[in-house]
Amino acid sequence: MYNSFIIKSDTALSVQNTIFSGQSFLWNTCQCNCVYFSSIIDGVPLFIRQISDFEFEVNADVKEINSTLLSVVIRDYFMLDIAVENVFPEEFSRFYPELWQLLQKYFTLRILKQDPFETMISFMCAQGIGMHLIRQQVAMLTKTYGEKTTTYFEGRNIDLYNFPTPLRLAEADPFVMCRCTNNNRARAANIILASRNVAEGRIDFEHLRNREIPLSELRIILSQQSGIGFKIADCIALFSLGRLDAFPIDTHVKQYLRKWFGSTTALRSLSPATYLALDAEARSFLNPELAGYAGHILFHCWRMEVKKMRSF
DNA sequence: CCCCAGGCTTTTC
DNA sequence: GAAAAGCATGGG
Repeated sequence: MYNSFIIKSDTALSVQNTIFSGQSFLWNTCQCNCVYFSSIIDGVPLFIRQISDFEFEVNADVKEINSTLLSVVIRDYFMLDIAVENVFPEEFSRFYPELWQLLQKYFTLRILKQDPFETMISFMCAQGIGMHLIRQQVAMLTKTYGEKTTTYFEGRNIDLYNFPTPLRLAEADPFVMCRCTNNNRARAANIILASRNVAEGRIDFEHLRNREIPLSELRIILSQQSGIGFKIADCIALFSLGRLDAFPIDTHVKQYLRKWFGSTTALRSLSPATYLALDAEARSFLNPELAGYAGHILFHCWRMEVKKMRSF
């Protein structure tokens, strides 16, 4: 029932978890051929594993989707047309030779192009808490409100949950949802309100995909939503709207801007003004059009090499 | 006990 | 305006 397809890339690949969904699981870098990556893309359950530095094996129900279309979907999902080794400016290696060496093993990292609504809700759960709590929240949201798909693959039953629709979350009881949001009532209320705004068209992600919209304007539009600031707005732009120029600044980014690039601005508290100042600084030594992609490589490298976080 | 974790909102100076 | 407090929980 499941057929497998090989998706090839002209550059080496690895995936870092850019999402916290209950459907999507982490691949660390340099862990080929051992971890499955299961997801639901366009409503179709997929099982993916890396079989070499350059190839993914994708398993999907062929009755649901044909292989040619699947190949296109996967290419888009992993953004295989982006050559990761070119995201840093030419002179970067000369200015930061030690850092450049440290970064080498992270150039296989891929950013996934994810669903905007799922990305918005997931990052709304990611405020000032650890990764495991973030993943727990999103997993509970999908399990409580998502549609269950049970599928048999390689000898066992696997339950996957579609990420809940905007309408489903819009109609949720805040007291019930509260259990999914780390008991944070304000967060649950914000998620319900944001879901309602998406369901009723006041937030239109298809419109926001328009590349003509300047990043600064996109950031303003999204951050008008209660519970979304500049950082989450940039995350939505980078991870789901194809805006590789968006450069989300969180506590880790602030730390490496201080340590690796000597930013004194990074000593100040992360107010909106500080955020914009750091954003401008980062663009001065990164390629502005791909600042977010470069930033994500730096982010991952910082957490692994300096903070010594061994998992997510 | 402390501080920190993929922040944002509200309050206070 | 720019800091601090409050939100919530878990781990070091």
